[in-house]
Order: sequence, then structure tokens, then C-alpha cells
Amino acid sequence: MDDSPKGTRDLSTRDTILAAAEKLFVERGFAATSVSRIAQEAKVTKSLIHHYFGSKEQLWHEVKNSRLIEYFEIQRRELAVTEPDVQCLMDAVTRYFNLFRDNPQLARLISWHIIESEKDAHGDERELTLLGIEKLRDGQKEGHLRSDVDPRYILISFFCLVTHWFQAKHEYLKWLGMDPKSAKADEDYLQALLKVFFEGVLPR
Amino acid sequence: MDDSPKGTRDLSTRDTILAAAEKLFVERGFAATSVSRIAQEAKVTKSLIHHYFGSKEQLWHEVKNSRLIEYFEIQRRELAVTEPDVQCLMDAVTRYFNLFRDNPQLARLISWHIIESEKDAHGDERELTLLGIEKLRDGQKEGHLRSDVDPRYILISFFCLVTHWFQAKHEYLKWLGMDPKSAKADEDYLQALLKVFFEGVLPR
DNA sequence: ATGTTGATTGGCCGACCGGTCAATCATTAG
DNA sequence: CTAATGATTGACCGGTCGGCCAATCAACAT
Repeated sequence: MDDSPKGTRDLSTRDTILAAAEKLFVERGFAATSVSRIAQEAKVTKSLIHHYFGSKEQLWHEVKNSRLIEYFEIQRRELAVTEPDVQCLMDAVTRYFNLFRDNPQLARLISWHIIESEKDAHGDERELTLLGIEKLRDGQKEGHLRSDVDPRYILISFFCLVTHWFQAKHEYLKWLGMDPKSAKADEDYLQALLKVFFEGVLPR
Repeated sequence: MDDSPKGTRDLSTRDTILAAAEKLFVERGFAATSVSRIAQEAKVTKSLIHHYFGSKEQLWHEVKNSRLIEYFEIQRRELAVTEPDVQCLMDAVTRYFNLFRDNPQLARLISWHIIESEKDAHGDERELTLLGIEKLRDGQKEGHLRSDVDPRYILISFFCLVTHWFQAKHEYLKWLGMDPKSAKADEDYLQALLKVFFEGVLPR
């Protein structure tokens, strides 16, 4: 039978709590979310949350880890089929961008993870990053990418261009007087991102 | 004489509180920081904080606004002396980058501001952004910048490249197994940023 | 039927939260 | 000297926090 470590066979209630917790944590962050509020959202008692997850911290880690591991898994698969030629890289960038576009909680989860900067090291992250850098290095060796920039910083600048857009677009679009919920903005920004990242803002 | 609205002539204590509040808010964000903790940090009583600032929210806004207004002012001055030619733009990018490098609280303050996404609109932000876009448009008209990318998204992608670096570098450097406190990393990233932003990652 | 096990509840705890208030202290003006 | 004013304190408020616990409930194995 199912022999999960703590003996929780019924997953539906547990998942209900997990979903409620994710919603609130993603919305307000760890500190601003109370266990009782999560209980209310999941329509269970506070005690039940402690029964399943032990503590608020553990629940938060459970929420984060489940999402992040899922995200790493997707990335790993994506990376495996990516060849270091230009078209393939542009497709990979687009898929990465769309992953965030289609999972808005992901960007916020990462935001909270980064800003609250906890010590938990994932290993997954590191492995995945090194894999990406290797791919970029291949691209450089084959002449698809310029070789006078450290591939580590190429990768980071790419992360910046995608991650920060989804973290802050509501703010920037507000500054520009544009509709913060417009799907058009995502599409337009992606096109600009591809041009800037691959070709730069100087005329060729 | 000094006739500040609430009649607080002694600024030193007030500033002590402000500094303590900034330190803790920047470190942990609004929700995770308690008034008593700020009082302890500033070595005053909790009551005194309410005496000077009314409420925790008002203190938070005071902290944020004072810093952000200062930052906007610097930016406005920078922008005024920036010509839209390539060398001048690269200098402006570098100065903008160094502003964040030398004021680490600024990036975190903006992080908290963005992720806790409050409704307060600064006006300053909008005006400044439009000014920057105008400058970029000039650069396009004079042929210094490519004209097939919306200057609004050029500006945003630039914000992403700088802001997110300072928000997340500790995380990324950890992934790469590099020293998160290294000043060298800032310098190296800036060089990479300039190359990528202006010329792109494709060979020329 | 009975005991076992885990799901679920409501009540309770001490700690801390943000905030108020009346009482002091220090300074200075009249 | 005294009145006034603001700075500063400590005690206190109601409320919420995260967490604990004993009791019940439902399902199932014996």
C-alpha cells in the first residue's frame, strides 16, 4: 500500500490545503500569511494543517519545493532537446518565456524565494544552471554565439530579462500608462527581448 | 522657526528611528518587521515610534518615499546630461548600474515595493520613465539605436538587466558556486551586460 | 464486537502584535 | 518661578499569532 513517511493516505484534503497555502503565500508572501487564513481558505481547521505539515515553515517549504521541482523538471527536459544553434536557442528562449507567462505563480514564488533568501540549497538549481552554461559554451565553440562574453553572465542576463519582466511588468506597465493585464504586452516584450538579447540595441 | 506640520523639531531621534526602520524593512520586508523590533534596534520605546510616525504603515511609506524620491532625483539629473549617442548611453548605463552597486538597500527596497505591489502611484516614476523613453527615441532618430524595437521595451529590458541582477545576484552566484560577496562579479557582470545589451549575444 | 489507526475538531496556551494613554522629563518662553 | 510644549516612558489594551492537546469521528482489520 501507500506508505508515505507520516502515513497520510488521503491526499485530497492535503492537496486542498496545499493549494490554499500556495494561493495565499504567492499572493502575500510567507510573513503576511497566517495559518488561520490558510485554514479558512481551505475550509479546514488550523489544527489539521499542523497535523499534515507540522509547522507553517514546513508548509511553506512544501509549497515552494513542489512547484520549483516541477519547474526544474520541465527545464531539464527542455534543455535536453536544445541544440546550440541560433534558431533552437531562440525557440528555447521563447518556451522559457511562455512557461512563466502561463504560470504566473512561478515568477512570484521565485520572487519570494529570492527576496527572503533562505539558506536551503536545491542542488537542482546548480546542476541545471551548469547544464545551461554548457549548452551556451557549445554554441560559442560552434560559432553561433560570440565568444568574448562569459557564458555564465549570458545566462544570468537572460534570466534577468525573463524573470524580472514577470516580476515587475505590472509596475512598469503602470509607469507607461499601459494596461497591466494586457496579454499583448507579453507578446510585444518577448519580440523586443529576442531582438535585444540576440542582436543588441545598436544598429547592425 | 521650524514649523513642521506635527511639530517635531528634534530630528536626530526621528532619524535614528528612520534608519533602524530602513535597515529592518529592507532586510525582512514590511510584514516580517515588527514595530517593537524597530524600537529595540533604534534603542527607543515603541510608543515613541507612534509618536513620530503615527503607524507602522506610515513609517514604512516614509522610509520608502525618502529613499525613492532621492533616487528619482539622481536619475533626473543623470538623464538631463545624457546625450543619445552611443558613448553617452553606455556611460549612463554604467552610472545607473553603479548607483545600485553603491546603494544595495535601493534594489531591495524596490523589490519589496514591487512584490508587495501597493497602489500608491508616484507620478515621479512615470514622468522619469517617459523622459528616458524620449531620450531613447532621440537616439533612434539620430541612428545611434536600431529603430525596429519599441523604445518602451528597450527601457524595460534595460531595467531588467540592472535591477534583477542586484535583486538576485546572491542566488545566481550561489548556483554558480561563486562568492556572493565578490565585488569582482559586479564588475564582470557590468561588462557582460554592456556587450549583451548593446551588441547582443550573436557574433557580429 | 472490538481495537487500531489516522482524519478532524474545538478549545486552549503563551507570546507577540500594533496601538493607546496618562504620567513624567527636559527645554524653553513668558 | 512658572507655564507651556514637546520628548520620552512604561503600563496596558484587545486581538491575533503559531502551536498544542485531548476528544471525537470514520474506516477498517481482527
